[in-house]
Amino acid sequence: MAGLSKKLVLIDGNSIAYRAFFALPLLNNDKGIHTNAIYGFTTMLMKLLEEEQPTHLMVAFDAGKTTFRHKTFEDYKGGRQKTPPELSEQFPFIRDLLNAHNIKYYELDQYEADDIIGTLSTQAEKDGFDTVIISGDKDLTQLSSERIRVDITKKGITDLEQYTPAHINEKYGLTPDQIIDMKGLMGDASDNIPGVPGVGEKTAIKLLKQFGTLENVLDSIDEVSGKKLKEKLEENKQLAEMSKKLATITRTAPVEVKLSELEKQEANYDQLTKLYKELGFNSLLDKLDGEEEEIELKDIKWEEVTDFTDELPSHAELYVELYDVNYHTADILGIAFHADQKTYFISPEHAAESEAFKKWIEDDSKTKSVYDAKESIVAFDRLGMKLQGIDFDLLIASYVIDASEAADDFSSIAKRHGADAVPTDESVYGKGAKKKVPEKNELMQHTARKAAAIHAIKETCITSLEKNEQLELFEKLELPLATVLAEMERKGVQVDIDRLKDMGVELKKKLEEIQSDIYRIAGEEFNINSPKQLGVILFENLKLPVLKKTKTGYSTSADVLEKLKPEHEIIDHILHYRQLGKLQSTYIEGLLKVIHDDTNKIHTRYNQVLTQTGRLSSTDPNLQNIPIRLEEGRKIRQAFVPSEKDWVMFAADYSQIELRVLAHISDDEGLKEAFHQGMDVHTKTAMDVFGVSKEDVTSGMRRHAKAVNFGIVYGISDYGLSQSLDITRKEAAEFIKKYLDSYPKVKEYMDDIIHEAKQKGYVETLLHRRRYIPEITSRNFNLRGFAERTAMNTPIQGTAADIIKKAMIEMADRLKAESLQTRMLLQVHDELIFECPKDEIEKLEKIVPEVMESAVELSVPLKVDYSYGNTWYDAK
DNA sequence: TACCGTACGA
DNA sequence: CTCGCTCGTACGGTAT
Repeated sequence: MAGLSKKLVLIDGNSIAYRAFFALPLLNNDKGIHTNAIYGFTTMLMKLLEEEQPTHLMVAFDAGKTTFRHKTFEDYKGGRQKTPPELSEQFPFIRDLLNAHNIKYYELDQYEADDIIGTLSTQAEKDGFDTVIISGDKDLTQLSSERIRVDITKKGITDLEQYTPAHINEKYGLTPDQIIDMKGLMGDASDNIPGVPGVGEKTAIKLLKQFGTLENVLDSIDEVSGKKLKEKLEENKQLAEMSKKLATITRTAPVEVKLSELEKQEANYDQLTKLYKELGFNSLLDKLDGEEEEIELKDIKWEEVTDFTDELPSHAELYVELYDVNYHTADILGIAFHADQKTYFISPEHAAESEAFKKWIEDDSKTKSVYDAKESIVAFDRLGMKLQGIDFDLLIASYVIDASEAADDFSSIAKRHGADAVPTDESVYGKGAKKKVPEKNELMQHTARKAAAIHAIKETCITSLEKNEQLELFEKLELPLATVLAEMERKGVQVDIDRLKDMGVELKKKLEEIQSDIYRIAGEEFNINSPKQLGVILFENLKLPVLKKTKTGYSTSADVLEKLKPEHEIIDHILHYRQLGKLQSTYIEGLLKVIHDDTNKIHTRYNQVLTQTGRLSSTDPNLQNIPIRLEEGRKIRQAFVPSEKDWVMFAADYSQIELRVLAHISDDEGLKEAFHQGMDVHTKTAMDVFGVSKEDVTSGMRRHAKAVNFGIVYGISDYGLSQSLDITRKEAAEFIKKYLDSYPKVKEYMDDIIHEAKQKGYVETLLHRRRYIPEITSRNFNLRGFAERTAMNTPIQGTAADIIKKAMIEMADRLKAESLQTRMLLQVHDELIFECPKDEIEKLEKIVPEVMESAVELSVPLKVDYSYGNTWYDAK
């Protein structure tokens, strides 16, 4: 646009990354990637965007090792330290960062970033731009002119010194052009440019003030004062000329980028958010949220209805707005639905009073598209309506399409699929102590927007699902499962409060005893729950050997303490204290907190859209990690009881489902044989790996075999196995090799799946659940290793998850079809827990294994074990 | 309020 | 020679 000033910023990418790397401490994120250069680069970028407000922007990188300068001087940049691996691993992320910002970057074979910058800034000057160059390398100051400013990092990365021709004159008494002559005379140690020996900055400047250019100096050596200096100049004429040539930045590099292509674009906030999360840049994430809120949102049209005289639509997008994430207890604020290009709002009170509305909600021929079917079903159930006819769920669709995109709120999901007009809940309600319901118009507006957004996005999602062959997974598995889960959650599981409280009292007594024992042995009182204080007692006062350290100090984890047991009598007491403390705080006090007073029931929430493998997770409380391994903890299960008199708890679990899935996927004869013959798979593995007969398998051999089996499922590494069996890495590696030799097709599977992940970028489960694994091509050892294990594990764990989900849907149908009173209550990854009247036990013993075992057909049989009893504890 | 270390489950 | 086996949730302590 003519008349408006254009401002170009050019960044010397390598130089800034180096500066950031050395200026900041070596930060780590949770995946073990170093992030200090990325972080520094980002903060520099943010500051720059804010302060300079560029209209055009580009980052230049150095290409490869050799440049045209090496033809002039082989040793150019010789003697330089190799780039530390901790830095080079960060470069790909810096490029990701620039991509997310929609900032162009460029590198050119045989040229350095300097030359790209020199060429572009010269062009820009002709085209009427103002240009700012950012670098850590003072060489660049030679480019300075009336319209080109060169900013050089001073200390740190955001403290810049601005080099204009005036500043250069003030500082050196030279013009920008003379900077090259200066380098020619004095050289540059960091680039290994020789210069004239014995000539430093002072002498160079003096000479240039007198003669103007290097050439003039060399032509007029006679006039130079000082005998020694004359000699040096005379002897090193050629060296000086070559040095000048090396230091000269070319302004005519064959750069193919046009300035018009460098126009500053809006950042891709979704990508940025994802990247910042991955890197653990939480402070920057907060800033991002701030920026996003500034986007103006168009008001949408909606009207409030209080009663229904007109007929309700045959299809609508429906949304229920709640005040809290826990939909079992949250206030229901309002309901919106979108139909025939209009959006309506209805208050929960009016909804509950309207017979017509209730009829419509419950009519399964009137289809509804929702966001979070499970939440909606529960909310309507609380209003006394049975929501039916759900044909689409935005949250679940989004999860099925890509589970890695964090499903935190409606706004971000809508935006990801192209509907950017929904503000975040946080911006409408506020957060923390300031959270409150907004005035009614704003509330109605917000609720209506969501219903309208579902409508806007639905088709795109369906198209994606179809394209990925996931429509069946979505419609036939996840969507019906939401209803099943809603029923399970809503029913809840009964808890024997008195039993729990009694256990609490007993635990408290024991804890006090152990505590005083520990204080007595330690000779002082301290907080046993504080790893820091405990560390001081164990490793400083008692001088126990330090076997492992954490980021913050000594490790006092169970596996460390286990090894310290023989060293001191206090260890046993601490382990016991930890064990009981965990029971008390998490399982006694924690569970008591979430029991609903009126019913004595617990209503967990299953998160259906969280795990990357397709499993469910459970919160508030987590009922998928109730103790079982140790008897003392297992007793907690005695508090989980049937909710009706004379009923029992009935539990059924898949036996070795993951190994069976592995046997199926890999099609390994040896492994399949174990299951076809109904053998104990770990014993069979021990026989195959150690080459012994069944009778000769010792318990030690079986234990090792079992650990290898688990390891294989998890995506094994010799280190991991060595840890779990407490053997050396070498021994572990030998086990793994023996295992893979015994089951060659398992090895083939492991190799193939990694290859496939590299090819396609994702892996799949039996029912087409996908997990994208971009890190599989990473040059970073850590990331790639992690990705490879993910590729191996996800199809196994995910297929097992698919299977039990399918079984749950069929189980719910079957119970209904047979008009049984039995209720499915809980799912714990490979087991289902029911409560049932005693006279239905016999039927369940037949139906449950039948349904679960036939959920899918694999090349090995599925096997289900079951039992029942008066409490969950007794159903073992 | 957010993170860390620890510990529970499959 | 890196540095480490899958997926989760919840607690108390501690730093901010």
